[in-house]
Amino acid sequence: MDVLNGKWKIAIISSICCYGKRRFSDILNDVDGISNRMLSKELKELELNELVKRTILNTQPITVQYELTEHGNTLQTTISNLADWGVVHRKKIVGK
Amino acid sequence: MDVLNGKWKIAIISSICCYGKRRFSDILNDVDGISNRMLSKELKELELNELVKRTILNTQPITVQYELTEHGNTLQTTISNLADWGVVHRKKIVGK
DNA sequence: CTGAATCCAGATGGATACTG
DNA sequence: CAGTATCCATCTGGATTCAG
Repeated sequence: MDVLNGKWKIAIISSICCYGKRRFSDILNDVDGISNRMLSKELKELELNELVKRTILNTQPITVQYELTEHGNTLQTTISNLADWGVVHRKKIVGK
Repeated sequence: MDVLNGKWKIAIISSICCYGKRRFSDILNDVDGISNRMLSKELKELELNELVKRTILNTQPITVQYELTEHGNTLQTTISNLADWGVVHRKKIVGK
């Protein structure tokens, strides 16, 4: 069950969870290199997996807010572990 | 730094770490659906990242043994967390 | 602003056959 | 047994454009 496949899922989640609530274009800025096509697609998948909640705000122009669900928060620990490991790993492999 | 990309990395690591040492064809059996082509390729990547150690045994016919490196073992905790989370997740999403 | 649609190149991965 | 090579279908994801 790899819910975190796709090139950007982890970065997206990190961006959202770091700020609590985040608008579409904010995430687009946070995550370097992502296209709106991908952001849209992956957000939709995260929504399907109930990791992310989507709220439409009736502003003008319209904005959409994303935040982690409770369930999404349970991932945070695991993801940060993975991220930490990645940092150590990089040091070990690259810096030798 | 997604070292765990590819469709099978996690399953392969699980197989190896579960048994300690594992031969090529054993892993081929453990991991359901994988082809020798993929197994070979992903093992090579894991080896490059120093997660897995490869030892050629001078038996007849020749066999090759794979085991996790120390560094590979540091992943075990994180992976099993991820796996646990996956199980819970599946229950939550599928079984509602 | 949000996000869906189209187009398209390159990566991924399965089946199979072959070598040492 | 372990691994490589080839062929080929499918998937991924970037660029761009369009719509509400």
